[in-house]
Amino acid sequence: MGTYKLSIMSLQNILSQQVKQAVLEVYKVTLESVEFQATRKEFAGDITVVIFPMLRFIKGNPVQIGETVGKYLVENVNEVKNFNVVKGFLNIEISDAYFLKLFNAIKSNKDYGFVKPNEGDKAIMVEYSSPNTNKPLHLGHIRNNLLGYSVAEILKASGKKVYKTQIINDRGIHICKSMLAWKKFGNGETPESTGLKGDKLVGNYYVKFDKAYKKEIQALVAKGIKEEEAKQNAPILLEAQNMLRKWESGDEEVVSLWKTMNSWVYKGFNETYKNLGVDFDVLYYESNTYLLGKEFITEGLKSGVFYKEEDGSVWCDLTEEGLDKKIVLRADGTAVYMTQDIGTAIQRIKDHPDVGGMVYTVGNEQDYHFQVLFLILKKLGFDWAKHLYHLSYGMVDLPSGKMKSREGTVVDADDLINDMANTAEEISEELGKLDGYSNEEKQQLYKTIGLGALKYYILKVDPKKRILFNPKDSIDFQGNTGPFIQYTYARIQSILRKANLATNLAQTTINVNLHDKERELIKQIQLFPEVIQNAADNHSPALIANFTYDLVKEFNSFYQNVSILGADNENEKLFRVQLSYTVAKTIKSAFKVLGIDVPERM
RNA sequence: GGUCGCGUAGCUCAGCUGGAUAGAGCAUCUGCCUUCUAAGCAGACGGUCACAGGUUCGAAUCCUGUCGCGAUCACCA
Repeated sequence: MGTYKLSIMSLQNILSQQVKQAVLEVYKVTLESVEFQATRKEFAGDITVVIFPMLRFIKGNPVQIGETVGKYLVENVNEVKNFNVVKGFLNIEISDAYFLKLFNAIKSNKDYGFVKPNEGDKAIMVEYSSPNTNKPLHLGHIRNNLLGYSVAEILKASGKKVYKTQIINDRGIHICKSMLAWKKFGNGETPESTGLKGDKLVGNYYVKFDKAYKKEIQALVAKGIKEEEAKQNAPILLEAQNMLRKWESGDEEVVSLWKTMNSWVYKGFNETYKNLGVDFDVLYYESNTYLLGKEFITEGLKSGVFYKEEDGSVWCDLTEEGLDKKIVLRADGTAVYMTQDIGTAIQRIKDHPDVGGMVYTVGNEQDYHFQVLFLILKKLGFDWAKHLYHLSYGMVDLPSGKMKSREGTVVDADDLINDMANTAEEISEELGKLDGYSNEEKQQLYKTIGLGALKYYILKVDPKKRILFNPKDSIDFQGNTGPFIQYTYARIQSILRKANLATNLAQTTINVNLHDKERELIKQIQLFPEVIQNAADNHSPALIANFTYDLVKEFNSFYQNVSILGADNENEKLFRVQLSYTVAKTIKSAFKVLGIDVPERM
């Protein structure tokens, strides 16, 4: 059972050897490996040896084998206090002394769970966000940003050097649509003149374009033109396409407007990123990269990775790999999406020679694209191509279906962040525990809690699963939620303030008879380093969230059932305070890689 | 139609590199604030793990097929 085997690493090594030794001595059989798992709660014990796999090598009754091995362990291993056998499961009880030793080591390790990168190790570049610049960020982007940011932080914590990046889709027909609508209907509006965030302003014109476009289509259809044709020939669309051509040829007026409107958008985006608490180390702009890749197409043609059709278009035949043929250059010699992505990938490695792999945080609608991209880069012979990973995540859908910017059916990122903070404020006011906090401190706290709820809500689910978001059912603040975990952290801080820990944190605690809840807590905390590595390997913040929730649940049970400051003696009290401190430290570290802050009070 | 992903309690999700009686939260119901923060704790209720086969000592987990949902299969990005 359980995601993580209870692997008190050194202990598991010892037990593994001793179990093998026992089997060798008694049954004259050499085992290759021993299977461990965490002991289920309803049985006594801390770690369990599964006997069944041994039956392949030892003829006998699993219960008897368990008894024999158990006895041997109690006699030969200091750390083993007791054992019991249920069916084919040998449950082993570990001595308190061992857990205390373990605890003291964890307690004094400031960066517990985090690994420092080795000099000379290859770095990983993590791409996320990568928005179009014609509209504001919405809930879909939030999932992307939170996932990308968190995976980057998890990789860092696991010992990798990481660059966070994005490719900003700042050119193309979409931004021309906003530009054209602004020119036609904008009357010179600016973010300053309207008081609107720049990305919102530009987004409004994208919607206005779409409305005008649809009206024109209707008018054409009314004149008897087929809808297909009307869609292609609506004057405003032709005008936008013309604008794109002008942009590509460097038309001064168009380029200038493009720069202006994009700069509005960037200002707005940066505000949203700041509110979300995400950041980037390197930025790439599509306007700088969309022509890259062509020269590699030429090289690929020479080496036979690509071939040319009669009309001059260039293709990659991936049928042998079970995929289709993919175009990499149009007949007129212009670049497609794939061309650009090939070029950008290569450029990134050129710019950052220490990078040995990349993670692309992009929705699962592009699964096929990335499968093809990675395959082509491999065929082109880049050795880093085998370390490319598409962090594919499910769409965030509404009960009404897909979010569509043009139709205004999106959950706006800024609005949602504000709503969450407002909800946090309402709840906090009601509970009234913030006496002595200044208004500013309160506002900061509401933001922390609101964002905590939002981020945890998104990150706790497996990335590849799609999320159905119902704006009417607001995100919870109770149960398996961010605020629940933050609350536990704040509770511990309250205890630490009262306990005056600073003076005796360093003191080593020994000679404590562990309460069951205390032992369970140490067992859970000791999983953290392994969870970080596992989350990094699987690119899954959800694993961190689940671990943290389990830890917090365990702590709350301890807190409610065992008096910490009212312990029977000073030694016990000191241990419980130190244990609480260590739990808080672990919560904070876990939430740090999720990008969630923890409050001192709430 | 081909390919990929998903399908676990009324709802939202864990568990999926095979192991004990499938776990949480929300909702519903019962207790617990004169004692460290009740955004909490203790408990009750709730399941043919989509369905059908197979692999084996053992399958929610692996394999095959069926059904349902989603995505994708552009000289769009």
